[in-house]
Amino acid sequence: MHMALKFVLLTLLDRERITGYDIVKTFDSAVGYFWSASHQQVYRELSKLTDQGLVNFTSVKQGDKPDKKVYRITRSGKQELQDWLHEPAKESPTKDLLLVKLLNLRADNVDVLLEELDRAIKNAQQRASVYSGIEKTYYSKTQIAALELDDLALFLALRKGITSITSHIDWLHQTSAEIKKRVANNN
Amino acid sequence: MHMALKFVLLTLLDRERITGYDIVKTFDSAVGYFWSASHQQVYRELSKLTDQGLVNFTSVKQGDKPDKKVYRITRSGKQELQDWLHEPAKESPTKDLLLVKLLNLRADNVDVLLEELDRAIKNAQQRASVYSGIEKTYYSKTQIAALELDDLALFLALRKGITSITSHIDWLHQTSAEIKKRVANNN
DNA sequence: TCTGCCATGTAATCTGTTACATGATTCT
DNA sequence: AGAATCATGTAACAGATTACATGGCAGA
Repeated sequence: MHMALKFVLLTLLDRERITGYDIVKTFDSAVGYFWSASHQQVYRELSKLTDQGLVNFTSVKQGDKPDKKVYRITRSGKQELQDWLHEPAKESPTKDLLLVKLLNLRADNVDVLLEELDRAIKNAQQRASVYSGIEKTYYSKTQIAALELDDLALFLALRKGITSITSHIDWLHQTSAEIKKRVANNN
Repeated sequence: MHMALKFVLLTLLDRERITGYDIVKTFDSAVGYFWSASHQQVYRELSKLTDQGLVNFTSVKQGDKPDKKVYRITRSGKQELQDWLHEPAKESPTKDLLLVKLLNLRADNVDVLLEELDRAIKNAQQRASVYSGIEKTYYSKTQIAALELDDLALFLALRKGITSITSHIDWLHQTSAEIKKRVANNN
């Protein structure tokens, strides 16, 4: 997870010129299913990257609205990004608080945990339907073969979101069912 | 992710009395597929929890080896844990650096990314075989129905590890194949 | 009028990582 | 002789989260 945001920003800036504000908005939509960060983090990181000469910006006056800082990647920014791509990624350990909660499974809090699982199922299903909505509207079967490479990457990321949320939902159903079965038998 | 380690430790201490050292070891094995932390974090957090009266410890002399601090949860620790279980968990956003790398997909670095995907496939397969090894040795089909509730939780956590790594591997194969297809067609 | 959007920022705090440190014992 | 294990800790730094802050404009 080290230096992660730095390379996320360089990656986005290598695709297009964009403001910090718009990067944060991206995290709420397209890029959101594999990365996100708060505006504080983004602004802080962008000024650090500017100091290091990896990005720079032009202030754009807009009359009514406050000035924009439109960022772009520099040549040495591109170089650092390329170097990073060539380093093998070390995999970061999983951290799942829902499983920690599950470890507290005892007769006296089965109910709370089942509620938590139900909530998780609802959230996951909602997210799943958002994803498949995007898949249908943006990428119909016939278009996929015609996608440009960088759009293909976005599509594959979406597919990742869909497959992992689907298997998550499966697991949630199975564990909920398993726990309910126990409770029923021990009455 | 806020205050997460605190509740991980309280959860573990609610199951059994244990030293900081052994908690760290647990992160390398059983609990490892849904949480981990370094010994520095664990020791820092344990002394903080001691100050707050949520846990306490007894020093155990061992003659040859250094003294142990065997921790146990206090009544107010149990209370805080229970309160936490009753709060609905907010889901933490996904962060996946591999997808960030993929976003850099362009003709000139297809090769690097395919290598990265291959590496990811190998790692994932290795982890998958570890998990299914555990499943086979610890939980044979006939035993599952007979598991105690708290052992059941560990089993369900393992199932989560297995289903998510399996779908991850599926996706890795699909995307690798898709990218290779493009490269082949554009020659 | 109040909420939300546009667009940026600072400050305080908490969490996580890396490096350094001790000191005896057991295994190779 | 050298490495690994047992068992604990400090210090410095990097990363993430939360709260606080500005100030105009658009729409309900």
